[in-house]
Amino acid sequence: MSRPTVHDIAKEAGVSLATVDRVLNARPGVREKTAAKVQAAVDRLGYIRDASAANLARQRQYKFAFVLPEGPSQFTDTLKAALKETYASQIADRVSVKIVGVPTHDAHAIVRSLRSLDPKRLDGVAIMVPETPQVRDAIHRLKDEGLAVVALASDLPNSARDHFVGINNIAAGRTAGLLMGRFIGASGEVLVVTNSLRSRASLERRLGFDEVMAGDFPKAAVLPTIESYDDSRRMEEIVLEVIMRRPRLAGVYSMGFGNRTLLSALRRGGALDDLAVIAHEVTPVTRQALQRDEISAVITQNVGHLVRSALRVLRSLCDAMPIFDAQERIRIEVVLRENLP
Amino acid sequence: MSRPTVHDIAKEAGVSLATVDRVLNARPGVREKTAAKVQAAVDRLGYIRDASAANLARQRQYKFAFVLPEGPSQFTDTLKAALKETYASQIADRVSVKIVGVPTHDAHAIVRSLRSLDPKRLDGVAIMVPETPQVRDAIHRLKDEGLAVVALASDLPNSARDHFVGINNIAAGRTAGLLMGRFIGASGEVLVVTNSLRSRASLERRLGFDEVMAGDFPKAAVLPTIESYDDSRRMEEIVLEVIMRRPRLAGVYSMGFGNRTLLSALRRGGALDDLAVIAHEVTPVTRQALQRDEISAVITQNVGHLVRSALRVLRSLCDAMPIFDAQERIRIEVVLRENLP
DNA sequence: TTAGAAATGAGGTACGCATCTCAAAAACAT
DNA sequence: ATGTTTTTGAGATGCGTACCTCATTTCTAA
Repeated sequence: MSRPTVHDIAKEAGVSLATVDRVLNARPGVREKTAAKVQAAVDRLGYIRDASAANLARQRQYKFAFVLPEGPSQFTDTLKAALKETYASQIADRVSVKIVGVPTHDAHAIVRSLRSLDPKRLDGVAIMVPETPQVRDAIHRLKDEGLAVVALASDLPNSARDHFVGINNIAAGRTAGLLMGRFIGASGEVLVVTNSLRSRASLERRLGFDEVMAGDFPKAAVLPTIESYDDSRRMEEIVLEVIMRRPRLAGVYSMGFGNRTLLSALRRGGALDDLAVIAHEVTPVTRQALQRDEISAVITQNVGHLVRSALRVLRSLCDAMPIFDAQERIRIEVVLRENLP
Repeated sequence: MSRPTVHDIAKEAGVSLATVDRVLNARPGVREKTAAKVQAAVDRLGYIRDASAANLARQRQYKFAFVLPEGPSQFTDTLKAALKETYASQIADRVSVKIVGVPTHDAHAIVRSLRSLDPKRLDGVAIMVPETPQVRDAIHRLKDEGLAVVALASDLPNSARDHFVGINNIAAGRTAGLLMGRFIGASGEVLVVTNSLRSRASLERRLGFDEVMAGDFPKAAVLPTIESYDDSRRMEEIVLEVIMRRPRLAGVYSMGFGNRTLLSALRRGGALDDLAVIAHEVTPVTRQALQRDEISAVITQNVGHLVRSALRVLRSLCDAMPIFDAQERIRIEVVLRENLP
């Protein structure tokens, strides 16, 4: 026999279809004893609800919004691309996604965008913004209105968000640290650069990086973090100065964006051949640098997984279904010249 | 307006539902001009087939068999586990999978198993066995009977298989080589061990490994491959001897299975602290060794992806649908202590 | 011009489930 | 026993698509 249907369950349990339906969909008005009979029949026949048929009949439309930083970030670009790609696939079945762009550095505009979301026209939101008290408030309001809220890529741990979808940045930093230590032969100086340590991701990566460098490679010295604040001139100057002044410099760890500037500064400093450079995220820039042996390794997360996981989690939250953490754990990927995807 | 349906397409194109259906499902008996009208309407309205409804109506049951080596291999175990897990998920919607175990080293039994598959009760097969002329013949027969055939994990390039699902083992070997060179500081001797170089995977990995070691790290010396032939005593003896005789030994690359034996030999030889060990596949043994810093890195492929990709490809083949190579490319993952999944 | 072939239309049924209504039965309280 | 409430049954309808039949129209070739 092929897969049992609700009809088979009804027959097996000796009740009507309506009762089976009431039990399966947790509708009221069924005695406990009857519900148990139905449940027993379900177990006995190994009934599994046909998701296709259920979705079809239910006519459910999940309406989600993705709040993403706008502006020329390659990470966000690939994320949007992944979102659009997923949109056409099975996983995005019966979901509609609206992308809301917010200016990266304008805290007020971010909050305004979050406020402008209409909870009545939405079932859930995925948010990728820096955490501020105002953002926390806005998220609280969204939750109060009954929306599902997940933090994407960058966690908002002190907010009311239901879930975080992204990598553990401390572990990502630790991975970078381990690779760095091994690549530089456990000694020498390591420069760490980022846009800004105010971002949680950078802070956590630095933390994990330092843990491993201090614990496993005590002979190596990690220099204080250079923050570029999106100012490429500034970045270039400082990097060149470090190259000049630090003959023992053995590695560079780039925790955030701005790899193009970093690389051009290193190139100009003529230091690329001897340095172990580790960066984050596979983008056109880092990809090319890997191929040219200018970057030794890139730590990355699979953006496609990120998006699909966010959608799955949002749906589960909307349906009050359990979330399979094992499936939703985003891997920290290590990409070298030879395993570029 | 919500998602357009076939009815909307019919109205928009000014044709009947039957014609729309004929076009959408590539049934014969439609003039090119009419088909173009329908296609235009599809494009204009952005029609996307409702997968739920289609699956429901189609009532298609894909019957697949997975031919896998049996016996105590941790790789096969995790693969089977992934298969069962996937089986309960959406991707395995409307597919039934039979697992056929074959003895790893008995070429005759393998062919017998392949012959025993009933093509009438099957739509496709995923095969993970070593390539022999008899296997090629058996696959040819399966193809003649109209089955979809994919090679799983280990390719059968000279057979009639439709597709290969797995990693590029040359690239995997190259990745291992790059890591090894960086870890050992570009000089020293490197031992390479495997079960048997008769397996295509081992050969290809060795090839890639040597390419990179020779090209990027000319000062390092790669020793000839040790084949254990599943004989752990033999493996242990040889490894111990190498450790004794080769004071410049800096790294060990394990291309296949038998990591447990290798590790215990290395442990006994007291050489683990100074060696860079690179192995393949995340298993309980390699996982523990990573955590203990006995293995520096593991090259692996995500078995879950492998299984899901195989299922998707088999389905596409059955429906004569195109295969999205980009999606089906299995990544070569690098796993260190800090990014263990 | 006409027979024959090809293309198209109209409509039905089925898939498995969700959801609703209304009637009937059972359980309960008085 | 009666009336009231709760539980259950029977049935209908629809979701969007696949697939089938048969009648009708349009095209093609002689």
